[in-house]
Amino acid sequence: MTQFQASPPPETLCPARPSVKITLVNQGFQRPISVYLALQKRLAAHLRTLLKSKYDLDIENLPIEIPPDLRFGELATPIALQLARSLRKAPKIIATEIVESIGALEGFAGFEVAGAGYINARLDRSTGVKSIAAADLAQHSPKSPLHALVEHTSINPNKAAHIGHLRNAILGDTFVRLLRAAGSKVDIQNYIDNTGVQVADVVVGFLHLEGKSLDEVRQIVAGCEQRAAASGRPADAIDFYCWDLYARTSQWCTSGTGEENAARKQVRLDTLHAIEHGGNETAAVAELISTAVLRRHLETMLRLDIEYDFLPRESEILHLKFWDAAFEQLKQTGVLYFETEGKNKGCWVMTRPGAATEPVQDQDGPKGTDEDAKVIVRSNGTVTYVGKDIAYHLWKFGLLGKDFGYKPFFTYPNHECWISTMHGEAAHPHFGGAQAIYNVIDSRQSDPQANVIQALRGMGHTAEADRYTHFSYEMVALTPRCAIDLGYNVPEEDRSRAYIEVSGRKGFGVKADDLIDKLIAATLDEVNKRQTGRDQAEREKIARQIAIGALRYFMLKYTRNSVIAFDFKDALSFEGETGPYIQYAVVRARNIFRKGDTTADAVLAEFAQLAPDTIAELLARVENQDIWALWLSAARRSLVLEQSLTASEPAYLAKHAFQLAQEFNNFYHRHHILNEENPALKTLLLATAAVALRELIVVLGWLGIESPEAM
RNA sequence: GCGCCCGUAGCUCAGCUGGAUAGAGCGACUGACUACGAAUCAGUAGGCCGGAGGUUCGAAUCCUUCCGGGCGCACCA
Repeated sequence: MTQFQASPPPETLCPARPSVKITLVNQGFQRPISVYLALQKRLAAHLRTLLKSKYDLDIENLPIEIPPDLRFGELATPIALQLARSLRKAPKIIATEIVESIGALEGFAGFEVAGAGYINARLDRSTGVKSIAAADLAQHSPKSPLHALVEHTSINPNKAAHIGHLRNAILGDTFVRLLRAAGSKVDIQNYIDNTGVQVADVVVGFLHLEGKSLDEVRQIVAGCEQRAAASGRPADAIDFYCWDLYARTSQWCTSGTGEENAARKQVRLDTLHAIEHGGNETAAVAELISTAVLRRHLETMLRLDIEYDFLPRESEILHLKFWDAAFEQLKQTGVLYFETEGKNKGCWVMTRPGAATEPVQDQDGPKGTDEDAKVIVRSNGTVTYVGKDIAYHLWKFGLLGKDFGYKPFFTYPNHECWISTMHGEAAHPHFGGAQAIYNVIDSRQSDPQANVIQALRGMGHTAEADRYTHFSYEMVALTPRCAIDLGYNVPEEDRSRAYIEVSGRKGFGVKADDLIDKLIAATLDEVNKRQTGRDQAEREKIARQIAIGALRYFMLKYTRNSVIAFDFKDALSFEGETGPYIQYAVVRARNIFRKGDTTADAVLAEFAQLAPDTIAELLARVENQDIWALWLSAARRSLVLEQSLTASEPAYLAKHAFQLAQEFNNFYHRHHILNEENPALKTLLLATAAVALRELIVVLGWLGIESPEAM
């Protein structure tokens, strides 16, 4: 543009941000107080009345965005561009007309036309900064319109948890924290399929491959418990033992000569049926193993600060005959019908979601049969997985008319986790009957999930179907390099692929506890180098906080639809876009107050006494634009929370935390806060650090990441 | 064959109801520790946003189509 641009314009000092849109959609979440949201709403309302009186226009969704750069102001609208056609005027002329008659608006310093016809709004910086400093954004009213139920983790209780399960649990646990931050009451469930083929496989392993009796299995479990307790090594525990046994059994079941293979498959099937039926030695082994492994899963997740309220089990869904109650309802509402023709003859079936939009009212005959229908009850009278899932989800919404028995299972520091049982304790909390449910299940299960939703809708439960969210995410895979490093035999044709799917069946994957141990060891190394003045217990605590922060952030920074190609190099990194980077920003901010012998609260109290004119003058200076930008970022917390919730995307908040940390680190380098000689400026700098610190701690907390005192 | 997801810098990913000059991290190359700790910061290089059409004042974003990759589509659980 200009050829004589000797020095960069002052505007380039402010960090450029992508243009961000503000949505007004509220999907049943409580809207938190936010400086940004309040100003946006005020501006939108003001412009709407202006457009009505000036042009007689009713604009429902008036677009207001956060411009990509501070030199365009703090809020902007492209409304003039949109109106150009209907008003048959150039956008710039419309924008000018609007700005000329816009008048004064509380909180705003002025408006101007820019670019092709944008209307940019500038905030009154001193009042903006004061309200951000004062806003205790965590203080929403605690009552919530929606009682939510989040189901996550749901690992088959037959082997150790792996990194894929970690993504599930961390996503689910973080989403719970976000819902609670927005004021919702949330129950956390972890569904336990203790009667499926996976458990059956391990039971086959114990009984047939290893030839153990129930008593011997009991001894193995007890031995594992003792060894693991003594050594503190997860590798000694029962879930690791089962990991290998499961892989061996899977191999056994799918190998052998034709005759042998058939016999082995039959053994597996018989075992499965014995477990489902219950009341026999095989079922007792299954119960023993699945319960011991489940306990290990809860311990593993507790290392990541992940807890549960209730563990509904498949065995109770079977034995309490949830399906019978659901079957009646499904027949009465016509969702299920008995097929008399075609390949599904003799089955109870339902139409699939994608299929014919209207039930085809064909003439009876071969053409009227829906060959693509989903079988719910087999011709032999047994129910399929989807059928049981429909029953379970009717219970979740309180529509089944039956309930579990409940007994305590696992004690957390602050509460009890309950498990389903046939005949439970008389006094117990009530689960189920939620208004909104979120199922954290990987995207491979979207078809069965859609079937359940379809069934609910067909039964007339449309409100429930609308509040049923399949919180889907892509899998965690291994890079070929990582797989080779772990010692797996990777076929030549797979080595050029971007990633290879993990498989519990093949025993191919990275175990959760192993990864956590590696992370803690690596962080402890770093802490030992830096924290020479602290005792061992303190160092270990810090190392654990950093390791968990690294792991949780690693799993949260990817959006749900992206496949994570796992590599130890990335997961063990503590630099750049990582949890420790954000935690380090917190530690630096804390150190300022420690060295300055003051506190964030004291600083903010002092800041409140500063004259508005003084603040306005300081924030207008060219060299202080980054400070104002940091305040604006800090003010975006509840805005981002809302976007995160409506999109069911925790990654938005993870990115926000990182950006905030990045801006703070930049600010930290540019301004020598404690040495600042101008007292007013020093107060402003300290207040900036205080607000950044407050925001970082809160957002990290929402992500389930602790803020260490030192690192 | 049908359905869903993905394709943006050397690599890994953001870019959220279409909007101003497409952004990070890693890796590479230059610099900055006598300041509140360098797990940090500043800078340089690196992009026909898979291809082609279309809608629009305006497209990485919406539509169509093709190409490439992944995952699902059982009376299994």
